[in-house]
This record gives sequence, C-alpha cells and structure tokens, in this order.
Amino acid sequence: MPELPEVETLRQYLDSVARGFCVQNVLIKKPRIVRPESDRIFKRQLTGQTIHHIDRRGKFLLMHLNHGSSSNPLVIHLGMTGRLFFRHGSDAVHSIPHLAVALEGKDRVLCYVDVRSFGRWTFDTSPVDRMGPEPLDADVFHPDYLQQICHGRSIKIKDLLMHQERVAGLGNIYVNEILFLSRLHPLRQAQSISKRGLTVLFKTIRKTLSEAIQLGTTSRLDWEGSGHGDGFFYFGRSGQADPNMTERFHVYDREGQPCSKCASPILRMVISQRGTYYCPKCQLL
DNA sequence: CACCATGTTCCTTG
DNA sequence: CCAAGGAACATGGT
Repeated sequence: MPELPEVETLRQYLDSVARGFCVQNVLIKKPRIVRPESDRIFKRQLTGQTIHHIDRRGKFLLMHLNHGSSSNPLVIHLGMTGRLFFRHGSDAVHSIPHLAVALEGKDRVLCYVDVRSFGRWTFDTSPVDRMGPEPLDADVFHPDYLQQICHGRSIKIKDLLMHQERVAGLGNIYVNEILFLSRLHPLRQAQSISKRGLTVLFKTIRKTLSEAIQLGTTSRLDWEGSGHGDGFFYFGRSGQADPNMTERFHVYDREGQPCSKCASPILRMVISQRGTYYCPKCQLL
C-alpha cells in the first residue's frame, strides 16, 4: 500500500485501536516477511508483548511495545502490497488469502496480508536509522535542506526525491504528482534547479502530502481491501471506498489523457525502472 | 503470452 | 567513498 500518506493514515488508525493489544500467539505463514530472522526467535520476541503506541518514519511503522521505550520497536514495512487490519472474534484467520503474519490476542487478531511478500517485519532498526528527514517536519526538512541535497548533484530530480536516505517517505506516485505540480521535468538534474524552483518544490511536497493525509483520515477506509480493486489505497481509483475520490491524480497512470492545466496529452517514460508520467508542455526540461 | 504494478536491497561499474 | 544503473524478489491484473 505504501507511501507516506497511506502509512500515516494507517498509523493513526492503528494507534487508536491497537494500544494495549496483547500478543498471545504469533503465526508466521510467510517466513520471508521476517527475514533474516528465524520464525522461532521472532515469535519469542513478540509473544506476550503489549502494543504501547505506534509511530511512523518514512514508510515504516514502528510498533513500540510494553512501556514504549527500552527495547527496539517492531519495525514494519508494507512493501508494495502489505495490509494490516484486525479480525474480530474467532473468525477463520487461516482462510485469509496471502496472510503472512497474524498476531493473536484475547478476542481479536491483527492480520498482515501481503500478496507480493515484499514487506518486512523486524526488530532491526538500521534501515530506519539511515532515513532522510521527515518531509512534514519543519525542523529537519526546509528549503535550505533541499538546496543542500541538490547542490552539485547531477542526479535526476525524480531519483533524488525517491531516495529514502535523502527524503523519507516519497514514492513513485506522489513524486510524479509533486513534479507536475512544481512544473519540474522528472529528468531535470537536481543541481540545475533554481533557488526559486526549489522553494516551489518544497512547498508542493508539504502541501501534496498533507492534503493526502487529510483526505485519508476523513474517509471511510477499507483497511482489509477485501473488495474489488484497491478500495482504499490512493483513495479509490476504482471508486470503491468513495466514488467522489476518483479524480486523484494529475499525471500518474494517465498516459494519453489531457493535462489538467493545458490539455496536452500526458506522456509516459521509464526512469530507474519506474513508470514516470508528465506533461511535456507544463514540465519543460 | 507480454507487460505492468504503491518498494527495497544487493551487486556491478565508473 | 560516492553515484548510477540494473537485476532480483513474488504475485496478480489487464
């Protein structure tokens, strides 16, 4: 599911319903998710623990256990297709398709489903420790920081923004949108962007992410995503979660459709093996 | 069958 | 050391 706004929306929801949840038993149906730890050691670390509160860093969820400090939090990354939700009562958890991990409590089960199994659960915080600044934290992410990471670098601006050690939490969809709204061509070299351009980029990043979180927290979301299509992620292209949220993207996945600003057909190219959408008239190189 | 998909990690090359 | 580029991971949808 995963970019910063979706993970943050999930965090807020989980933090409100999972605090105090005591893990009585741990099921690991896809051992690859807890790699490279062994299921046995992982289970031993989680069993009997209580969820104290849940934080987020970039696209990672941090589940703090027991009294919130001392030991490492449980670090969860959802990969491309991870989903987390509670199943109540004694429903048959075993029949859930692609169930990867289940934390069984007294009267409910926290289920982790992951079709492609790119997600990861670990107590190793090193990937989190290497993350760049949180884009919504004004203390660490500001126009000067953007200038600093762009200075002297020939890297394509799209690649730079997606690099988690430079800025935390941006992914392919939001970067496409952010570059369109900032009128920057995705191939543009970071060092060639003017101070003014970087200021616009900075503002657009904050605005785009905040608005997406706002939309997520005010919607009725389908965490399990058991319906057709996505239902929740990226706010219902299929219109499942809310039919009024079908017009979310300006450029992402809109190849050939008219630009919302100038009506030119949106183009698609591949950058670093990821689909890249842009308006050739609004985003000049 | 071919190609596409919200992501990260690891390896190679310069 | 750093940057860039690519393959790999696993599964489903179109």
